[in-house]
Amino acid sequence: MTETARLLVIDGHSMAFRAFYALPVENFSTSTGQYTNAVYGFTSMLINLLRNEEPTHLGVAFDVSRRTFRTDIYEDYKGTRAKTPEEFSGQIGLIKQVLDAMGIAHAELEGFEGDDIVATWSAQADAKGWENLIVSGDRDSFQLVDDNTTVLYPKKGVSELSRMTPEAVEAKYGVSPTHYPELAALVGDTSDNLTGVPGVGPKTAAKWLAKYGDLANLLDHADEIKGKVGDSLRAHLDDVKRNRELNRELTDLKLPVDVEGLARAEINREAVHEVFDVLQFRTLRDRLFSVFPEAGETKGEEGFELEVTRPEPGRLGDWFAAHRSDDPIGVEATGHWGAGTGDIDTLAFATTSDDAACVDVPELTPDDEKALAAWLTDPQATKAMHGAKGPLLALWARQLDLAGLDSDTQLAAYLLRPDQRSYDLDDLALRHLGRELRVQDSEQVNQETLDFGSERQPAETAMLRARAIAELAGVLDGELDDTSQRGLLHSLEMPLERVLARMEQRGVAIDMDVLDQLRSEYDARVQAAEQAAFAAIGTQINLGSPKQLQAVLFDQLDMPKTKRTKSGYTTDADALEKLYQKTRHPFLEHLLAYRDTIKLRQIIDTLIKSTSDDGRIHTTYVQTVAGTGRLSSTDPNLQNIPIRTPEGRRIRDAFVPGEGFEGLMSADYSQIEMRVMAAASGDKTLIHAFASGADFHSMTASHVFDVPVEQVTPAQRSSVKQMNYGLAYGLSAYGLSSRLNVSVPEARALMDQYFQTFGPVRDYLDSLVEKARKQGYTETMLGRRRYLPDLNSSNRQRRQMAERMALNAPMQGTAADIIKTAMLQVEQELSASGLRSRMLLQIHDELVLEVAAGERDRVQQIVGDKMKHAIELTVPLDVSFGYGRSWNAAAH
DNA sequence: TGAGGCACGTA
DNA sequence: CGTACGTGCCTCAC
Repeated sequence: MTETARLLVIDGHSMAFRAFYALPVENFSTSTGQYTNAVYGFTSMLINLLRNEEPTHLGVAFDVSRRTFRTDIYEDYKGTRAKTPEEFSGQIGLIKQVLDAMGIAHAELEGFEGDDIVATWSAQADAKGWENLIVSGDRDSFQLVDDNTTVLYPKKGVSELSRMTPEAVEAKYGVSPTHYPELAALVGDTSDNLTGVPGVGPKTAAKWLAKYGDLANLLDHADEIKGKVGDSLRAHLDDVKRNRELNRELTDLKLPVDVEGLARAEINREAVHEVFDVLQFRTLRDRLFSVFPEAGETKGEEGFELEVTRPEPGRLGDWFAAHRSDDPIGVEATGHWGAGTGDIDTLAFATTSDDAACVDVPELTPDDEKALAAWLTDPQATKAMHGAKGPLLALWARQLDLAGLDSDTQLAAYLLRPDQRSYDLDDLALRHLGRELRVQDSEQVNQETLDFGSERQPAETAMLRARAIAELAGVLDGELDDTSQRGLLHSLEMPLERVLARMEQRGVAIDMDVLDQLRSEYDARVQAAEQAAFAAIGTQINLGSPKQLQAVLFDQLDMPKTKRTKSGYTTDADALEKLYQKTRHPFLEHLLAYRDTIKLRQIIDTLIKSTSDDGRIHTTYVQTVAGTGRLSSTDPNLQNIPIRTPEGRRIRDAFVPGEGFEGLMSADYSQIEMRVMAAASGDKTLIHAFASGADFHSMTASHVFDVPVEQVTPAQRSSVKQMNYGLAYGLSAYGLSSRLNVSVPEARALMDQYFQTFGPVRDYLDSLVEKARKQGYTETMLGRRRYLPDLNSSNRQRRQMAERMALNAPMQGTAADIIKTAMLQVEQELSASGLRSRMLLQIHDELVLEVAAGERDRVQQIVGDKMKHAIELTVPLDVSFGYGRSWNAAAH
């Protein structure tokens, strides 16, 4: 090595603490309740240091416990330190995880403090003549400063650091770094509970040291010092000596890793993703990878060696013929898709034995197009894709179809880890194949055969991806086998993918006149409500700004404070309603009206914008986002169209049957999750309540309150209804009380009474959490898993969150399994029966179908049959139907 | 420009 | 201090 080594050492605890106090803890927490401000600040600082200082060697030192050799000497050492804040605990562990992922060494040693480790490493570096940077928020580290050693000391927060060189120390304290600890011994340190010489500050101490040269000489001549401070010094000689003993940092510890071992290692990209996923750091991830671009792509891992063919015009069929095998061929499409359609630019194919080919679909000769169509629809020619729904829509738009799809690696990866943020192919290749998505050796790519002109880069990438897909398909299938989820992929999710593509392609017809009418109506109402609100407070503010609202409500109008949010006080509808009850201020009334109408207008605007030229809205269903197994709908989301209020429901008037169809049919499961719960718990009373077919909430209320069904009061029914719904969410007594507007003890009493009646339900719910804790995952009836590592978290908030998820996931997930199964059968049966009616939408427990004239009864028969018997439970599944000229009219 | 916070719609 | 989602707007930092 010709360049000088450059060591960077960080005092982990002191910097983590600085970060903790520099960033408001309430602004940094994950959705599971783990605080991350210290981790965030620390990591952010680390990234800056790596970028700015470019160390060749890097280590972080931590404390182990409060007890050290210093407390043995002086038991009150650091005795005045307050207890570590609860929000801080756990963050050190997370910081270590970040360090591990980044390949940064860290060390700790029982009986010693982090600064001793720092000092030891620093001394080792000094001995080798290395350049040395120390990052510490502890001024004791100044004693280590010399010409080769600089301390970076936090100036403000953790982002601005002062460079403490010998000159800087001298300028600031009037002593050289070697004498700094002597000065500190004289002055004392309240944070370490070290009493100094009363009346002596840094100025006096520096003056003395300048005069006597060093501390030893000063103490020898203590009797020469005149005045009160002299008396004071003489009275505290022992304290000073003790201080000096304690603030001397040890430089000769036996450490598990010496400075040579601190050489920078590679960043483990996959591990960084994992840790940052848990921490929900997005910006930091990007910042990190922008500092280490190579960490995002190459280094270390193996890539792929491709044998690339660019089939001659007219010879595409030959390539397919030459590559028939039992293993599926990986297929990667480029192009664009969405809103139920799309187009394909290129298709890349690859085998697990590294043969790859790529074609520009729009440029194909008629012969090749034929060969492609034949291969794509050949069920014997098996394929694997990664997220096939979009490409499938694009193929359909070209009158091409697809058969023999053997695996979808995106769906497979989702089933294996449904809580992942994304299923990027590069990450999967790394995680499951241990390979980077790159060409292993550039000379393997034959330039002559790879003549794609400007298209070369994307084509190469596409083939690499196809290659990875081909191999991943087998690996993921194996993992699904191991977890008994193979059937879920092949018999549920993959067939469903095709059904969803059909539903997206069909779209749902929109009556634009209805939307236009509603828009102008709501526009006027929004204006009116806005003006009325302004008049009530005498100023014009932005009603959509919570910040401005808070200023008006709590400062200007001095209303009672509402529940806290991260940055102030909530102005949500509930809180405003309560404020209105208290103050009767007209502003609130108008504000609420404004909120209601602007929300509706906004939804209407979105729907208008999303309507395609064919007069229909083609949503996109996402099959891989919900941790529980549910679908989601985007662009636009058709799973949250208003229904609760009469005003909102009017939007559903705009969803109509299209040309050639007579009406919309809505079919929805009633209380499906509670039926799942009843069946799974085996609670006889509950099962009977469902089997009887009577009003479920009244029935359960009659059992809970031990009165005949006819005598159940509306209040009793309503509170038990809340209870029924809350059960599957892990409702607490506190939550129930606030929903029922009763005291917590009353709510608790109701819960007790409920569980007394439905004991097996409680046992079942408890068993769900218990089983999940033991196994590490929950399971639906079809074996769909959800992993919940937080069930064993030491953080109470996180753990309880995970417990509620464990409670809910099996029920919500089983309900999702059931309706997905039903959708497959409905689609299959409608088409087998030769009916024109078709399924358009899924809203978690509801299906919406477009029904052709004369088919209503048969459709209802089929849909009812398939939905009710998608899965056999000990409780009947009940489906209710509605039919009409609009989605609203089809309400039931 | 983009991410996070807030508010709010659905099951 | 009940689960699961997606969207639009505002705000603030870059």
